[in-house]
Amino acid sequence: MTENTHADTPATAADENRLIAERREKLKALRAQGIAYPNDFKVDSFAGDLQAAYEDKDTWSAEAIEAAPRQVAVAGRIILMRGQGKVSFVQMQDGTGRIQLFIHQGTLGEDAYNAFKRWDLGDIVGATGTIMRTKTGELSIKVESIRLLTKSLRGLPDKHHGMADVEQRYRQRYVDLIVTEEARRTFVQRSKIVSHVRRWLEAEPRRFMEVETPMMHVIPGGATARPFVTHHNALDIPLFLRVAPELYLKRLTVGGFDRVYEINRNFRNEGVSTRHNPEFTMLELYQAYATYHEIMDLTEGLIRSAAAEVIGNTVIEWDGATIDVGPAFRRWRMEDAVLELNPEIKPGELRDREAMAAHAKRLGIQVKPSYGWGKLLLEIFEATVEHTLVQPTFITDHPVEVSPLARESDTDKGITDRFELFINGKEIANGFSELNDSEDQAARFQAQVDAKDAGDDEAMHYDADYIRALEVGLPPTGGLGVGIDRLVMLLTGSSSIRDVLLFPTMRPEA
RNA sequence: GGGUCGUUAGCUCAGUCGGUAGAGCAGCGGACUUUUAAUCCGUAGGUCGACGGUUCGAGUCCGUCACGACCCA
Repeated sequence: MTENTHADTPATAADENRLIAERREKLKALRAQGIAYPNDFKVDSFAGDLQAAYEDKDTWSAEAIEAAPRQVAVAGRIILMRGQGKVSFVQMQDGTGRIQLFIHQGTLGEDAYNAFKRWDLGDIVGATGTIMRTKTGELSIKVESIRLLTKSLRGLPDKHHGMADVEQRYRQRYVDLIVTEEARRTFVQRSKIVSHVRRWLEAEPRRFMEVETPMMHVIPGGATARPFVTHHNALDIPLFLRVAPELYLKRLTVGGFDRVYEINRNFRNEGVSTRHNPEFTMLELYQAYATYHEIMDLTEGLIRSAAAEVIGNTVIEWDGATIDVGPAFRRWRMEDAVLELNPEIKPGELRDREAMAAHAKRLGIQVKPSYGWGKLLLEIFEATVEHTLVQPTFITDHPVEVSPLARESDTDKGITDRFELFINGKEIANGFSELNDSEDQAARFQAQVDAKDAGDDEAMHYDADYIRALEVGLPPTGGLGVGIDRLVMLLTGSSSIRDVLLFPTMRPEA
């Protein structure tokens, strides 16, 4: 057998080990034969398609398959090998699924079979042969030729325990996707959900148009959140990664694109948790001549159709709760919800700043002098109501104080035409009738600037160009924001946002 | 930011009362012509996250730090 010559094996990584060194020796031998990284293998079939085509074992018995011979060329990664002397079984995985390769020395020839025997788990191979069914009924490819297309230098994780360390699963997602079927399925689902959302929004009668607006803002706006800052060298100005696309999308509605949406990343300079990632994906849409009631209808329809068409069921298990997005979502005014779950608060106290401050203190909420009754109402809502909202619930009619971009109610001053959707205690969506009164918006911006001056570093900036756009005229418009990551969490039953982000933000490796 | 838990072979994990580091898988050598986590025989593989302390002696006890998970703010 081959002699080990470790002395001239280059170490390329700190975690280089003996197993890698052994594989490097095999790669060296392949290089010497001039067949290390071939690039001319042509694939004509895929594992998942073949499994589906021959799924019916009665129609496609071993004899029936033999009577209708089919020649295929497949390629993928070796994830399991069972050698048995002069015959071997290989589980090969491609982008669509897995299929067994039946490798017989007599069919392949002795030299080719011996070469194959030196390959490792994780190697990527290309094989040609005919479809067959083995004695035990497993669909297989009787291999006539097989080539090593890419040598894998690193072993795969334990074949039955997989990758248990979640940190490694996030850091080395490329390995996680090879060995964790559930992870692969979640990201396939995510792709289908996003694709469905686009098709559904663009279909009749909705006819939304997808647009792309700046990710780098001169003035960060559209949400109360701390931004990331960067610097543009040529212009010598600071630029802010966007916290929301809202103000640009509404500029487009001013411009006459009166049904627009954008699905893209937002960036907020905040902590990392099972519900938060510094960059996250948001759907925002704006529909002229719609009110927040119609936007609630649209939100419901969007989520219901995504569940039905992508998951195939409107009933979803999520973190121990059984959630049904099939029936109409409850719509509950924020003040009513707070009153119902806080019997100590009397209706007359809701808009009394001092009474609400006393209730907030009783609940252990830190009350800042700048808080008005609106902010206190929101704080009490978050402390006492939010976590109880398991089935889909629209909380509506938020205070003006905490809704700087939403239209004030015509009938109830101090309250906006706004809603937030909660499912299983998590905020999934936020929408409102847009504030299109430029003078009101100017006053709201000024209030935010005053709050910022008073030390609130999440408060908004004054965006004079946005006011100019409103002065040109924003039609009456309804808007919506949906956290796509959280929607995917719901629809895939994932309990951490990191399970639906391919590469979640992590501290750099030590 | 606070609390709890974790970090041991390439992977998954044991490690008792502080006394010379263990298993399965993967690897390597061998047997095996229909396996399904194949099986069987043999074999090699360790900076016990890092640093410091206690001790005759530390994977184990104490402290600090790093990274991660979960919960709370």
